[in-house]
Amino acid sequence: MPSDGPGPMSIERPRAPVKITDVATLAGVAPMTVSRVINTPDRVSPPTAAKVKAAIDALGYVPNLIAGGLSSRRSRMVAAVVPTIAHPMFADVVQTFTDAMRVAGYQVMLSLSGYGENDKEALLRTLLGRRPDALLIAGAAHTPGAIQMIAEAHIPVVEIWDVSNHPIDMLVGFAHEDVGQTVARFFLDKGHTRFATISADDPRALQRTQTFADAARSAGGEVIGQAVVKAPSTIRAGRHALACMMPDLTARTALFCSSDVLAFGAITEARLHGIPVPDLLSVCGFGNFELSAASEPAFTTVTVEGAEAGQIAAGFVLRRLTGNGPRQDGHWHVPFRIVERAST
Amino acid sequence: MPSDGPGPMSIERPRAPVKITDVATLAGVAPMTVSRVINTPDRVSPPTAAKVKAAIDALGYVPNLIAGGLSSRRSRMVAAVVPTIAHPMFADVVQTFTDAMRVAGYQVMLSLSGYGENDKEALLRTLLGRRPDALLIAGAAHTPGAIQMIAEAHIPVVEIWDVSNHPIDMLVGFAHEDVGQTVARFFLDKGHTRFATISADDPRALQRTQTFADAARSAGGEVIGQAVVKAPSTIRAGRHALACMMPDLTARTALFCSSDVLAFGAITEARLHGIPVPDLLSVCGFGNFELSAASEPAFTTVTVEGAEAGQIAAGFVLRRLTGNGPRQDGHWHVPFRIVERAST
DNA sequence: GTGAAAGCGCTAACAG
DNA sequence: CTGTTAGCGCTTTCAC
Repeated sequence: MPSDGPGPMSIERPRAPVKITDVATLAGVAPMTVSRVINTPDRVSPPTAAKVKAAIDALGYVPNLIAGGLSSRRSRMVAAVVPTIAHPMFADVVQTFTDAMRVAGYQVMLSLSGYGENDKEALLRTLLGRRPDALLIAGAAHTPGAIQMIAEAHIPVVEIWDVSNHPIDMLVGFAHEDVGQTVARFFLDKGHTRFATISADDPRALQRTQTFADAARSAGGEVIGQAVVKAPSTIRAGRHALACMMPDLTARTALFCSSDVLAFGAITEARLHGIPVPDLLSVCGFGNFELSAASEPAFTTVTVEGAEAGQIAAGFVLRRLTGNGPRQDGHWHVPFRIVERAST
Repeated sequence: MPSDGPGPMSIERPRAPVKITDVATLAGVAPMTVSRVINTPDRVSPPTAAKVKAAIDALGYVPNLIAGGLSSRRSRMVAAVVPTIAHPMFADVVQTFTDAMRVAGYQVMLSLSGYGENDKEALLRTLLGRRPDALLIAGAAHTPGAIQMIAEAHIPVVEIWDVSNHPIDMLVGFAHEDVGQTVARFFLDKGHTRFATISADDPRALQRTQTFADAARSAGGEVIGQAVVKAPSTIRAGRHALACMMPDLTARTALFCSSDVLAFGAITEARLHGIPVPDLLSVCGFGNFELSAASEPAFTTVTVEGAEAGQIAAGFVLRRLTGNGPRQDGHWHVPFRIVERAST
């Protein structure tokens, strides 16, 4: 029976969290042995381990990872920063990344930065203050201050979502320009000559739609309208943007939206006004949200393998963390492709 | 000029993270003074503070919150566990809660538990191992082991989403039964006599739809079908469920879906098959997702004030954390109401 | 207003 | 395989 509570007047049950020494005392071993049972069970004899495990259960011991982290200088935690998890690609990346890291014994600390870059530096400071073993961060446009802070943390960093020319460290993303060009090519091959875009005002979305418009123009196409709405994208914004474009919808037009949410709004509005899709208006979205596949009509979109990206990112991080493999480049272009449906 | 790097061969720039003693040395003060400048600036004379701040900036010092937490026994971090953030109510709660806590100097560590209760205990263990100062957790159905672990952490706990009869500590939620009854009442008042439900198979969703059906029956109504689909809800599942119900849709029917996503699917399928909404089929969803307001036709739904819930939860936690106010009950019923639109 | 000493709970490193 | 010693980087406590 454990003599619980070293406190001066330990009459009640121990309210202080039980610590490793309590477990050690109860099990009749040294604290270090308890630590080994938890972290490196192979290095403890089965009988000893059994005793210790019994003590752990009896006391309901929850190891203080804070103390362990301070001592070992490894927090067994990685920080992840994404603007939103509402976007399926981010959701997939984060989910897959989290799962893969968990299997390897790491916990992911998720932070949503939103689309404003205002206090991202402050966020990073608190995050890095907890000494994560690695950092997963979306977007490649960081302030100089942020970049310096990250660099000085001396931890593996994976930037996702964007392909940057000056990655801080490792990179898992795709070139948003390529998306625009690919979609333009797709429409051009179908004989389209009139084009339009609806885009959120975040840099990546703009890049996708801008490159689309440029590619369409250089192929001799006409761009009849480019609506820009405030991020985050909403159905409503898509509807409104299409409503504004309506007067120009006098001939067969190919519309590229920076998000499936906008595309759905556009299609909804078109249907309401009797604009035939895809005959008069062909629509391609981006993201392959469930909406694109399950709404009626289902619409064409660009799908990005978020799950694969998360897997790759976790692999990069773990390789660095466990020191296996050479410190290779750690760059990966996430595949994307057009999923053709009834709207084109 | 700082003599950086206490290492044996400090020829390169200091790769080791700068620590409080480095700052103290550069500023010509004791480490304790640096600590005060960071945590309790009022207790330091302005000139000293200025010197220290300069040193902090010069070295790019990022305080080690791990060490600070170990020492002070306060991590300045609270853990939040929700099944998903895909649901707008959870998203709102988390967002508002996070913002409110941030203002008070706390960081929120977000974990997604998913809908499976399989490894929630393991998740809790790692979470609590980091010694959060408080815990926000969705759902009130916890395993005994989980409840014990949480209780032994001796930290403020807020359960959200559910109203439980045996709250661990504080509670911000609503009775899902009430929702079902309210929606039933709403339909009954409109003269409906035939009812149906489509529900995800998570306990709360089932509770909402089940109570709806019960209330409808006890008022003399007929329940012609109750579809249950696997969580998480999808548009597709809603469509499929409605398709299966179609043979029974021979007379005016009121359908309650456990999620707007399902409701949207049902309405989409109905439209496809020429079933007039709301004339033959009246539909009410749950959640007030943007989809419900911006799709065409917009549909009636139940809205829950997630943002308010997050605010209240943060208030509860902070009151406990800062010791202000009495250790009062800390229970709050989140308001919900029906938003009537074109589908009913 | 500032500093010195002690220690938070754990693990690295070394002994045995 | 197990134990001992020292210390992670910070804050508490107490002294000045």
